[in-house]
Amino acid sequence: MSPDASPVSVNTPVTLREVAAAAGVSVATASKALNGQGRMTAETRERIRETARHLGFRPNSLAQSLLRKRSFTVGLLTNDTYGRFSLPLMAGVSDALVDKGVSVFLCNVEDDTRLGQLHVEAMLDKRVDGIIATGKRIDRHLPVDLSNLRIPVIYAFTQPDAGAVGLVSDDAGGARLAVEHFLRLGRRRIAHVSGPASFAVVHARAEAYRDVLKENGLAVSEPLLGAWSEAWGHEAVEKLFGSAGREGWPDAIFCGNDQIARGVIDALRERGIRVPDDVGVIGFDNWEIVAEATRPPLTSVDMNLSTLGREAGLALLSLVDGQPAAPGIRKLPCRLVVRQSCGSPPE
Amino acid sequence: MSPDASPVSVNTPVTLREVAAAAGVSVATASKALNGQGRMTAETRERIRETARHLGFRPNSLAQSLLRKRSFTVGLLTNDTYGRFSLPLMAGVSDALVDKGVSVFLCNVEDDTRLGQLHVEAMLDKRVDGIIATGKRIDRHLPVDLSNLRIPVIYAFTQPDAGAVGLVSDDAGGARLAVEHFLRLGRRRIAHVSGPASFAVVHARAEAYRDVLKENGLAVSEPLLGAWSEAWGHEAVEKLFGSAGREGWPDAIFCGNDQIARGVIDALRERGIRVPDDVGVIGFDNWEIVAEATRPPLTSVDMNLSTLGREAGLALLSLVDGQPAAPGIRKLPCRLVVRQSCGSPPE
DNA sequence: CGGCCCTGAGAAAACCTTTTCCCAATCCGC
DNA sequence: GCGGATTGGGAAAAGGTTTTCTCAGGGCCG
Repeated sequence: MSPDASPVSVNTPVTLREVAAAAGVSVATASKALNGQGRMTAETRERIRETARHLGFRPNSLAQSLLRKRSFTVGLLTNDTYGRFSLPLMAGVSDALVDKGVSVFLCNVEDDTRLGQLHVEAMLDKRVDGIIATGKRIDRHLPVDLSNLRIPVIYAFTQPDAGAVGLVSDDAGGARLAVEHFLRLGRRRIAHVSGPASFAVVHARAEAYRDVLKENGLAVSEPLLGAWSEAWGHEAVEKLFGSAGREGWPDAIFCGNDQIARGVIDALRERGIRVPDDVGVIGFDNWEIVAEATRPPLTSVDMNLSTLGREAGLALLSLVDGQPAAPGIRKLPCRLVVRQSCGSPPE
Repeated sequence: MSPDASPVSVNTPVTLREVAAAAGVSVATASKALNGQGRMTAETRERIRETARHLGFRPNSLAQSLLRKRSFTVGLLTNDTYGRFSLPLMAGVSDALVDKGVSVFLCNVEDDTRLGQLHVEAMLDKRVDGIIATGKRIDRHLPVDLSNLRIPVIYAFTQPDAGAVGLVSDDAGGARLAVEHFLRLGRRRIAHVSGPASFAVVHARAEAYRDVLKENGLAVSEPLLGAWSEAWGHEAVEKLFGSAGREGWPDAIFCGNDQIARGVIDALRERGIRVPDDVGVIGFDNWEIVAEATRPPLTSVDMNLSTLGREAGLALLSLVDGQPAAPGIRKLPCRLVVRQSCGSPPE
């Protein structure tokens, strides 16, 4: 009577037992038919498969996981509430894992040890195959101890525990990209405005900045360290362009993040200094929503977080599969996204 | 020999069988002891519990789920890649569920039907107890059909399917908060600059804006619709303050989001118009990173997404528990976060 | 024609926990 | 001291799948 004999969504999931019954075989045979295991006539196999398809059979992952001791599930732990860094990373992780049938539990632990403990225990109880730890800065630990977990852990964009596998962006390399881009464009008086000295990346980037300038025989002006904010960008422009005579002004500013760069660009405009004609500006993070709203749109260093996430996902998977991985920190290259805040190279 | 007899992290999880053996009882008794079921001497119960604690026993969720037909797992489906709306919502969901032992699979399906299908099937295979669908705008469906799923679905901040349960922010109410705030401060010539006409929220907010003004016998100027960008904010200021004589200028601007507001504030400053002295500005979304960076910091309508998420989580849970829920869309109130872009009320 | 091997398929254990019955022993009142 | 109720605890099934072992039958070689 039913108008269609196609797979209908019944009220309760169809089990292997039902498939087997419908196909007139045992569950063992049915299982083997669907998994390509065991020996049987091609005809039997196909008949079972057809039955399964028709019934809309989907194996119960819970039962499979229980038996195989693999849940095809991983946990992503973060303390990056706004997801500025975690979400691109998560996208990469998810992308790497989705077609292997692995799903991701996302847990934000804020900076709360108790919450972290709670989430980690929930994950362990759910028998996740592994955990990826990530955060909002690479020189701080998550507020939770993952060091004796009996499941693999990968640290991505957060400080790894000793002896663990960590993936981070190559901040020095990213800074290098920025400064060398300025050089190629003929800029020579390059300033660096960055975040608080308490961040390791601030020093990594500043050092690369110095290195590149020295390698090219150029004067190094001391990086200006402040906050990760627009306001600090304004202040820094004040410092850079306030006192010195025009000839002492920089013709390029490499900023520690996009918000600083935004502040810098706005402050320059307010002073009547043209970007990119008088001064080129490069940001860091390539936070599109900011970089595309600056006037002009901001050239910025992208940390390739999504790639980082994908690599982390793949690394975790190979760890889960029992392949040993060399502990230590692996740095992944950044890339420069060129927009309009640096001008064109001289003809 | 071992220096400590405290629970050590062994290589393989300890099972109930092991606890039972160690305590000299059957698994049945052990199970009942730990769950507070069955009858036994208080002493036996405590001994088993102590054994379990000492061994670091944690029940295998997979086995429990298989039996109880509840996985204590839900899926959060979104197409909001940057998580601007999804993440606060996720935080609320997670917060509502974590201490009930429920974990959340986060899946970003972009706008890709194939990807959506893939993720939904993965979730169903993993036997999630329910799904929360969310997105980046409330008048569009996710690119995936969740209407015949045999598990409960809650739509939060996305367009629900017919007959489903949906939770959204009360945009009209939020707009009302903003305009009434202006009125309380003595502002009378209130303009509205919003996003594209293709968004339902644009109309909802605009209508509330008109209503409040009419209710107060004030002139309604037609809302200016454009884009959700800073650039449009600039343009709108041009339109509002470009031609008319000074006496025709608004003394307040209610903006459709914080980025527009940011553009408006910047454009006003560039024209030498003071905020909040000459013109008050209110944004929408309360995107802190933007609202706090404007000069002055932006008063903005917060959609309480985290509350929305918590409500969605609780609603899903009660659905999972079999409590029927009234289908239809429930609107949750917004709140106004007052910063410095509107000034103080007249004494 | 007999023994051996191969083929196709099923029975059953295993994964880990919960829960329903069931049983033996103890206790109570009479 | 005896019948019945209660108490403390165990055996076993269930949940859905995978995998190993086993087995019956048929073909082939000698």
